[in-house]
Amino acid sequence: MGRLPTFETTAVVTAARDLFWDRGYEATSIADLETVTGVNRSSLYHAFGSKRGLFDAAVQDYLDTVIRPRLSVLLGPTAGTAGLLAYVDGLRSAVAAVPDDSPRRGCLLVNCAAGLAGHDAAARLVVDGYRTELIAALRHSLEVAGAPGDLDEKAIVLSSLTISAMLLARIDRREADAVLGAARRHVTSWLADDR
Amino acid sequence: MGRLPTFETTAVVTAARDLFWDRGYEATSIADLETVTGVNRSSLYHAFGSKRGLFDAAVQDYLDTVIRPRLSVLLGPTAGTAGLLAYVDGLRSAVAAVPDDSPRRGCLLVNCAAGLAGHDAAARLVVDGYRTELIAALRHSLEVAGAPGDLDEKAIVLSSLTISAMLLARIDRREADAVLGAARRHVTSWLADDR
DNA sequence: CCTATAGTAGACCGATCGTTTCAGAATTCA
DNA sequence: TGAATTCTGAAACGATCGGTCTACTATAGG
Repeated sequence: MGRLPTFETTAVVTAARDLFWDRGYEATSIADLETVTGVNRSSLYHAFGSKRGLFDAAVQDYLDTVIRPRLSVLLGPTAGTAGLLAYVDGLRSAVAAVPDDSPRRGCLLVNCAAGLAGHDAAARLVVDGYRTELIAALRHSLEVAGAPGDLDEKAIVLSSLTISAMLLARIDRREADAVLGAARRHVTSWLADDR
Repeated sequence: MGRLPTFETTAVVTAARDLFWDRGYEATSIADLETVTGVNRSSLYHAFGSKRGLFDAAVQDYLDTVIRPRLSVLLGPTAGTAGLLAYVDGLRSAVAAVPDDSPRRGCLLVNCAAGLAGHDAAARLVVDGYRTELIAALRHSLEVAGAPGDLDEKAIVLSSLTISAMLLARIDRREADAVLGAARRHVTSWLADDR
C-alpha cells in the first residue's frame, strides 16, 4: 500500500557507487548524489537513512558486482593456473580500458583504506574482510595449481601487487600495468618451478 | 623591520603535516589546523596563502624529513644488501612503533594517491615523483648488491610491497608487518641466488 | 621617540555541508 | 470512492567550510 518509488534502487546505488569510487566518501556531497542519481535527497534519506547508509549500500554493491565476479575465476572450475592468469589479465585489461577521466579508476576499497577506514572501525572491517577474501581466493588457486613453497606468503605478495596496482591506476595507468605485469611473471615463474 | 612572527614555521608545518597525514587533505579543516598549530588562521594565511599552500609545504616537509632520510640507506655508503635490509627493517620497526590511534600511520603520499591525486594534477605529480625516487633508490641498491635478473622489475616489486604495507598500516599493523616480512624474504632470496 | 612595516586576534563573509521538515502527490486496500 | 499509507519536491535547518577584513599590537630602522 502507498505510493511506489519512481526510481530503481539498484540503479541509484550503482550511480552513487561510481561517484564514491571516483571521489571518495568525504568529497562526495548529497547535492552531487542527487545530480548523479536523479533522485531528490528526501527520497535518498527515505531509502537509505543517511549519506553513510547510501555509502554502505554502495560498498556492498561494489563487493557483489565488482570484486566477487573478479575473484570467481580464482575459486570456480577455473581455479588454479588458469584462474590466476585470468585474474591478473582481467585486472590488466580493466586498468587499460578505463579512461583517465572516468570514475571506476582504481579500487573503491583501496581508496577507502587510505581515507575513511583510517578512523572508522566499520569501514576498516569491510576493507579487512575484502583483503582476507582476496588472499583466501589467491591461496586457493595457488594450491590447486600446485605451486611450491609458502602459499600464504605467495598469496600475500600477489594481493599486495594487485593492491598497489589499484592505487597506481589513479596516478598512472602505465605504472599500474607494469606492476600487474610483474605479478603475472611471478605467477608463471612459481608454476614453472613446479614442473 | 616590523613585528616578528610568534611561531616557528617549521613547527607549524610539522604539526600541520601530521594532521594531514592522519586525516587527509579534505577532512582537515582550517579550524583543526589552528588548534593543532596553535596559530590563528590569519597568520596561517599570511604565511602560506591558503590551505593548499600549507598542505604543499607539509608535503615538502614530509619528503624532506620522512621519505628521504628513509631512502638514504639505499643510496649512501650502505647502498646494497645492507641498505635494502635496513630500509625494510626501518619500515617494519616504524610500523610496529606507531600506536593505532596515532597520526603518522601509513604514508601521507599513499593516502594522497588514493584521495587528492585522483583529481589534482599537481598532487599526482608529487606522488609520481615520490614513486620514481623510491624505485630509483631501490634499483640502485639492487645494482650495488649485485642482484641478478631484471632489476627494474625487482625494484617495482619491492616498491609495490612497501606501498601496500603503508596502506595496510592504517588498517591492521600485523598485516602490514607480514607484507614487509615478505619483502625482506624477497631481498634475501634474490641475493642468495647470486652467491 | 616616531614612523613605517609586518604579524595577530577575532569577527565576519557567502557558500556549502548533512539532515530535517512538511505539505502534497501517488498508490493500495477496503 | 474514501481512508490509510508511502514517496517526493522544495524549502529550510544549524553547523561548518575556506577565506577575508579590520583594528590592534609589536618590532625595526631612522
